[in-house]
Amino acid sequence: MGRGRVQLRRIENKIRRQVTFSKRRTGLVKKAQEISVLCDAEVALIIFSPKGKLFEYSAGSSMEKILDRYERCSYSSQELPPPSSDPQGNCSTECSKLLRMIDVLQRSLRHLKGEELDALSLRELQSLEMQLDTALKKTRTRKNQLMLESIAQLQKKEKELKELRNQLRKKLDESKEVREIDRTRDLERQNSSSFASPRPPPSLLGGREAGEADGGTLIRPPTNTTLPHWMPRCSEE
Amino acid sequence: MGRGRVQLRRIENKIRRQVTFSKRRTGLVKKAQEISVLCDAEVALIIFSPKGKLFEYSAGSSMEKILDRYERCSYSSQELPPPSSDPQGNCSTECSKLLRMIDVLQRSLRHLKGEELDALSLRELQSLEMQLDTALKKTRTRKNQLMLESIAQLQKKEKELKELRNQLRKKLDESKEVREIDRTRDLERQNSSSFASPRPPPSLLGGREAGEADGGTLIRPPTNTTLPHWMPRCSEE
DNA sequence: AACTATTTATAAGA
DNA sequence: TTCTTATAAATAGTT
Repeated sequence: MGRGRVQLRRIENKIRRQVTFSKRRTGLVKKAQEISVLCDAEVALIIFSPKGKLFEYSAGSSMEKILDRYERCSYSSQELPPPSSDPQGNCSTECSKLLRMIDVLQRSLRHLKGEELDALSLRELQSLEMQLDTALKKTRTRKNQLMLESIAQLQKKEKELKELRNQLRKKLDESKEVREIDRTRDLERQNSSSFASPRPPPSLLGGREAGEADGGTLIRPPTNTTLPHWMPRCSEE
Repeated sequence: MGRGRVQLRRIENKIRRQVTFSKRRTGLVKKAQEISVLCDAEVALIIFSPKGKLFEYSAGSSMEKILDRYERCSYSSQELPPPSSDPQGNCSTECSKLLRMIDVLQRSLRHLKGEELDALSLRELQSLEMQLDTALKKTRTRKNQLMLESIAQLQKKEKELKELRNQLRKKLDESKEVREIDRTRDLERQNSSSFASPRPPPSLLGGREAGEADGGTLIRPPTNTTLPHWMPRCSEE
């Protein structure tokens, strides 16, 4: 549904990808709404853009209810400690404790996100700064580690694929040689006898001639689908 | 897209509804997969049929990871929806929701502190890195602001104190002059009359002679206790 | 953001 | 359910 047939693989052009994302997201949400209305179903849709932005849509019920129901359905969830943990305190007391705790956690969270800093003293700010600095260093270390692992893995894969390619080339060359011999024999036969012989069947692998530019469906590995997005695409070998 | 134009309302015929549900569900899942592959997005799709049967689909990541991420994204910053929202739900349900929320908040907190990073994907790590970087910058900005304010305040105080000191000096000089005059008068009196007069009592302020190096306990303000610890101690005036 | 040539999804029928 | 087909809808490329 568009001017060209869609290739089912990551769109490399950033702009086009963003535009497509936006259009298709709209389409997806519309479809979700339609199935919900037409068929009386509950639908929850969660989408994270490549940049990490969250889009959510729910129909037939609230997102929270659907997710609750999902969890109940999905794994008959293990019971939670609270019901058993505090039989002596009544439940609303329990709840308000939890709410206070949530409050505290949220405040910490906001500070760690660099929000609401006006409430902090200089000493607290310094402590926060150090904490953030440490966390940032740790995060970068871990990221680097992951990237290096990924690179190592890809290099290994590349090596394997090159070997595979070489093997295939070798086989191809052999098959070409055989055909050459066949053809020579045919010609000889044509020359010596007076009737034509049928052509030999083409190779199953397809003939690869020198300088041929093929789509590489067999030889070239489908690395595009496994390459991490942050890796620069190699122009080729 | 079909033989007839679609009416956007519940299909009453049960069979037709079921058929449409099945077809459209397939379509929806396909679209979800496509946007995920084409645009490198993470998608989670949860559908409950009218009969209550659950269908789930996720792309780009596992359902669990996407829902985790969703909760981290959507809970962590927002205000608490639960307290007022659900009076019909029983209390232990309420509590378990709060506990889940606490769980999510604590996980976010740990990540922002640079802990448990192994659970995060490369993409999440990058996002976290950016967030921490932003927070760190904000924190430093705020700290600088506070420091500058503090400096400005101290400079103002310094100025005031200098003025005060000058005033005191002036008074001292005046008092010295007076004493000089007194002494002169005394000497004159001693010279003119023949009996000794008692010495005048020493000044309460103490005499300050030119070139004298005193401890300055009165003149120098007790800044040591109010100076922020990060300020370098000034060698003097 | 709008347009339009196409592809794709799907409603109805079998 | 699955296949087919006529047609509505979505959307890729373009402006």
